[in-house]
Amino acid sequence: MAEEQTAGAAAAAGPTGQGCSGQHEVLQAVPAHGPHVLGTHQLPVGAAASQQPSWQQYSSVFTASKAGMQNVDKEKVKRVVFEMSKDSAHFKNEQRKQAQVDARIAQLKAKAASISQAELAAHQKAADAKLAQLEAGRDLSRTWLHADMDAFYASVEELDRPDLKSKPMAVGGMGMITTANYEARKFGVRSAMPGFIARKLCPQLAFVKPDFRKYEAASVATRGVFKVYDPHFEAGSLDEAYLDVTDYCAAHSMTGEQVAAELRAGVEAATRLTCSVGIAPNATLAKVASDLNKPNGQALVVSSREAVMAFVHDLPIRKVPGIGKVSEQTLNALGITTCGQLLQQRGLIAALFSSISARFFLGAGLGLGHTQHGGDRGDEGGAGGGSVVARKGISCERTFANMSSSADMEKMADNLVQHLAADMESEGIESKTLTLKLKTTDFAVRTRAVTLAGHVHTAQQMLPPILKLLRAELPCEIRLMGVRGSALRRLTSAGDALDAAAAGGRLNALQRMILQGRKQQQRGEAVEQQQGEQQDEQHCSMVISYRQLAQDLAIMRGSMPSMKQRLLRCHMTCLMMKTRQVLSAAAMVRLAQMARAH
Amino acid sequence: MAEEQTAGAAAAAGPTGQGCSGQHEVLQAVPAHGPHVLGTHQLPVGAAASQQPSWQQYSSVFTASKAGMQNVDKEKVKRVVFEMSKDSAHFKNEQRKQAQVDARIAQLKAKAASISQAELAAHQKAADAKLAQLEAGRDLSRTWLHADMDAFYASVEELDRPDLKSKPMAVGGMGMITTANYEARKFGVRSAMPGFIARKLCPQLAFVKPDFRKYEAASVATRGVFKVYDPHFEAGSLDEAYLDVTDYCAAHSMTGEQVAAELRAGVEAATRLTCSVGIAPNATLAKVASDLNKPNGQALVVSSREAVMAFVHDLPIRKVPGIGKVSEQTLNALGITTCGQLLQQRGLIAALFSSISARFFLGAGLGLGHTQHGGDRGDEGGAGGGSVVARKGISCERTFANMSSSADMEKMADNLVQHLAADMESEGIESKTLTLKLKTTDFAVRTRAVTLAGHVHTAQQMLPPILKLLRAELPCEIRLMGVRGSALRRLTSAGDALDAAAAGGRLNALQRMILQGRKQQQRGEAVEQQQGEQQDEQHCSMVISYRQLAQDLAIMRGSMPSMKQRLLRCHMTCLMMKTRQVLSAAAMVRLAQMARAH
DNA sequence: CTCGTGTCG
DNA sequence: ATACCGACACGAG
DNA sequence: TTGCCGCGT
DNA sequence: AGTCACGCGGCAA
Ligand SMILES: Nc1ncnc2c1ncn2[C@H]1C[C@H](O)[C@@H](COP(=O)(O)OP(=O)(O)OP(=O)(O)O)O1
Ligand SMILES: Nc1ncnc2c1ncn2[C@H]1C[C@H](O)[C@@H](COP(=O)(O)OP(=O)(O)OP(=O)(O)O)O1
Ligand SMILES: [Mg+2]
Ligand SMILES: [Mg+2]
Ligand SMILES: [Mg+2]
Ligand SMILES: [Mg+2]
Repeated sequence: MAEEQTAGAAAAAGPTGQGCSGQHEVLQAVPAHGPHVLGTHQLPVGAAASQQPSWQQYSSVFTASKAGMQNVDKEKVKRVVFEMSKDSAHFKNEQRKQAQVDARIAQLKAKAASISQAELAAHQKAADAKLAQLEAGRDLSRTWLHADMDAFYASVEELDRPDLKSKPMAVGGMGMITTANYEARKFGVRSAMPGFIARKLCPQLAFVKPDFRKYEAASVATRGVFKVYDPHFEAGSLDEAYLDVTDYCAAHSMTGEQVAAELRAGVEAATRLTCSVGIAPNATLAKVASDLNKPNGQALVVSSREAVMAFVHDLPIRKVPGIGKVSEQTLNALGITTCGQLLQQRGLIAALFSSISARFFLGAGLGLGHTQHGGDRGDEGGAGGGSVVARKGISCERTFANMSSSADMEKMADNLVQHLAADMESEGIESKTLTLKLKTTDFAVRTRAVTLAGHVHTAQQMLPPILKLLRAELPCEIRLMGVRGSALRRLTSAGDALDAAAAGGRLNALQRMILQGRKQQQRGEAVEQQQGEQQDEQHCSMVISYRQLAQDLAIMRGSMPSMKQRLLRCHMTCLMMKTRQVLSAAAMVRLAQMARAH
Repeated sequence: MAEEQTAGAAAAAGPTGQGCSGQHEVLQAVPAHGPHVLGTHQLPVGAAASQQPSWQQYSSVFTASKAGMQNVDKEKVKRVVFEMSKDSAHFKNEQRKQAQVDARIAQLKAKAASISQAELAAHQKAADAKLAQLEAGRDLSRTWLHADMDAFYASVEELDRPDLKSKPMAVGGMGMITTANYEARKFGVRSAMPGFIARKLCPQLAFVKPDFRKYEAASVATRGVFKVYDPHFEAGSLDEAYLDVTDYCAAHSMTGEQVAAELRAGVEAATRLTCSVGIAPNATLAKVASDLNKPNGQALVVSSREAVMAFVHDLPIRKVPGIGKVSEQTLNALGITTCGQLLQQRGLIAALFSSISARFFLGAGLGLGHTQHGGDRGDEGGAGGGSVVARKGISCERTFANMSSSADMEKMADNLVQHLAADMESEGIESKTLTLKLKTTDFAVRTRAVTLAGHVHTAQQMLPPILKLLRAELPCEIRLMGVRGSALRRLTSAGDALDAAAAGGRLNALQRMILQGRKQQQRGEAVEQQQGEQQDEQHCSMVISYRQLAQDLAIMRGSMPSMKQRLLRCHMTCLMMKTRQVLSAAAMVRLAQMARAH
């Protein structure tokens, strides 16, 4: 279908024939990543560094290039965000965090500057050895797809509000928006941006309140399609999934691109929603590729070593899943902006970072990623397809109007604990360590934990220790409280038949979903009633989206990060979470309806 | 003579009537301090920070404004220094050190950013209390002078080479110059600058090899004059002294300015050299003031609280003795460039620095300084006038051609130890801990110390432990080696009568000088002979200038400095050193000659 | 105490 | 090509 | 363990 | 006026 490109990646027009698909080619997408931060010159040392802050030096989360935002005036976005932010407590907190990052980076640079030539050469040698080892493990035999819905929540809303399709629209409220359609993105409006700032960027922006049941239903519908191409597909979140289509390709004598096109058509037929797909020899590259020709496009990374290396060479490191704002800054400070430079600077990387971190970065430089489904841990086949891994923790937290009264706070703790207890019962788990989380009005986060003598799961058991933790922090003024259970194990006390089954560990994924849905009906008020008017600002779909996904990669910390097991589990733990997508019974019914509708 | 200025400081033309005196007025001198580093904008965080280094971002030691360099094109100096430096091992080491400083500064800024309003207010309150306490101790009753010879070594050399007076000239060699005359300073040539860079800045620069005996003689001659105005004057180095002229003023019904003018005339008459003088209510301000109207000028800081505060308000912190390159950068990073801002930001300072450091900075902000001679420790009147404080350490070190042969290194250690032993015998001291110092060819400095069972002072005793330390470091390639004794005590074994007296602690300062001079004749070859051609690059006057001065102020370190006893001993320990100026018998004779000559 | 570092001239 | 020497203090380990 | 942080959606 | 909720991993203390 699409001819191969020199960079080893090719774009294909959407099967629906929409003009907006396939307009981006891989190498074009690359320079779209923040070249504006380059080419500036460094402040002469010794100069005053703390004049009045201005928007030029403000580092916004919102300026990294994302799909649909290549043509945005990033300077303007930065300026507007800065103007709206600069006097807020939130901004002050951002500055505090940035100062810490700066300190760590300076530390790292000091370490880098003190490396002798001989040491660097030695580390380079070690890096070369590691590279050879990684290279030996490269597997180009499989074909992966990563499918990701376009502006997912927003597109679902447009199904009910076709009038909004051509207008800038965001899903969320004035406090926070979850996503925005591509019209809105032209203005710089995007996920995780506060609504009031989005409105400043785009005064005509339409706001739609989120309705997670719809998204759940649509998500289930998509999976019905995914399942056709890979019965063991792994969902990364409500709106995305990884598929190993090697077998499907073989069985149907199709290329990955052809399968991708067919899959996209199938998804659109099933949901009237478009998605974008990346085709690559491993899951990580497929994920990167799926973003390149959004919306409603697809991109191929040709399955040869040369093509992969070419693809990765100029790829901005920020595109690599697991390299976020801080890691990007850190590597930039070392002169590294592309994955190719990760290889070039392999000596420096080996010298500065822990062995496992270096392994991850070098892997990114080589364009490696997971090529097999499932993890190294026990999995359990389920009705939705996929594997289940034991969860490590469960939590519930809420943001609310500033609160300082201890009575209010204890009541809030009670509500949260009750919510948590219900979730734990639904999950059939009990916890040995409880953590209280507080966010003070200046956005500083505190956590206080206690490990109990035994495992607990009822509100009655959990509230007293949580209150004890809370009282130790008083007095204080907070804007968020959370409770969390960890050190989990299966709940042994029985409830009904399903509960008993859960206790025995005999649940399959479908049974779990049903159980979840049932529990979900029974509660959902205690916590929310105290939130009052702010409810619309919190965009988790009650139970489901609280646990959308696990991360595939951990990262960075303290003096210097060590991303232990990061490469190892890359896009492996990420996929475990799909069976944690807790679907209500109602959602399943709606899924059936949608499937029938097409 | 000079009318008072609004800033509380006044300048007086030199008594010799030279046109170049008094041309600088206090408030003019202030902005001369590196405004070029201000007004630049900070690098956006997240931007690449390690492109190819360029001269713009190079931080030179040589760009801070010093006397006679107000009109220098600092950008050009920076560029030239950078071009001459950038490929050198020395430069690499400077970068390493700067990276460490950057790291510490970033750390500090992170700490600053995490201070809450309440905390800041609390610290401000504490700072106010400390300020009140400091203010209560302010003493404006005394009149201090600080006299500092103009381009001292260079001016002395011009006595013998009058043809050089109008030409740019430096004292030193291609490796390092000790000072330069004011003609040379117009080109940016200055103390501690490598000669080859100075020549680049000023190709016609004349180089004169240093002759420390001349400077010693001239120094002694100046002291003969100083003694008249304050028999207890305290010398800060060969070329400067502090005088409390309160009594002289009273006895002769003269103002400080009148005394200063008379002193300057006296010094010129005695030496045919000019000096500059600061007049102020304390020693520190006098020192700052003496620099303001160099050369051959004087400056007054009026003895009133208002005048002092006005003087200090816009004074660049770098002018404060004890605040060097690193402290300046550190404070600049907090937005502090002037002493006035030290007061403005008192809350921040109290929050970030140790109590004693904050005390020092606040003291600087108030324009405080020592108002009394002598220290809190035992002093012993001496013939030269002044007090003696027990020394803490004694050392000998040499730079030489890169060396990696262990045989050469052991021979060098032997020579150094012999030199040290001779010095220790001269001083009548023995040491319990020995330190070996190595500077590798990449300019990294290592010290290795050992504390012995008992005190030692002979070369035979000291060499084995030093060799042991040395061998533990092999193999390595070095450019400098040094040996040092500390944990000192009086030598109890007897030599001749003087030695016996020394052992008994009955030496006065004059006796010490004689003893030193005698010892000095006996050695001085072992170490030097191994230096060969590089001898002219080392600019300590053999024995004497090895110990020119003690520091008055300690400062800054690690996470954040605590200048313990800094304010307390400010310009107190600094003055102890005058009796450590070891004068040879020959030098004393020459002094008498010079004194007679005028 | 040991070591590295800042400061002064 | 070529980047000093000596003394002292501080603070982390 | 505890506490804090980075990361993804 | 006004800046989410969740799970997971790394690391230092
Ligand atoms: N920070 C967030 N908080 C809450 N929900 C989020 C957040 N980011 C994303 N979501 C939700 C809304 C999104 O529609 C959905 C899928 O995310 P994602 O695939 O990253 O973007 P998107 O599907 O909206 O746009 P696109 O994939 O076209 O760039 O997850
Ligand atoms: N870094 C150094 N290394 C060795 N000797 C030095 C160094 N700095 C200064 N000296 C010597 C040479 C100087 O003539 C003498 C006095 O120093 P100083 O008073 O600071 O400068 P200066 O007397 O040469 O010029 P001026 O005082 O006019 O600015 O000490
Ligand atoms: Mg999406
Ligand atoms: Mg997605
Ligand atoms: Mg001088
Ligand atoms: Mg001087």
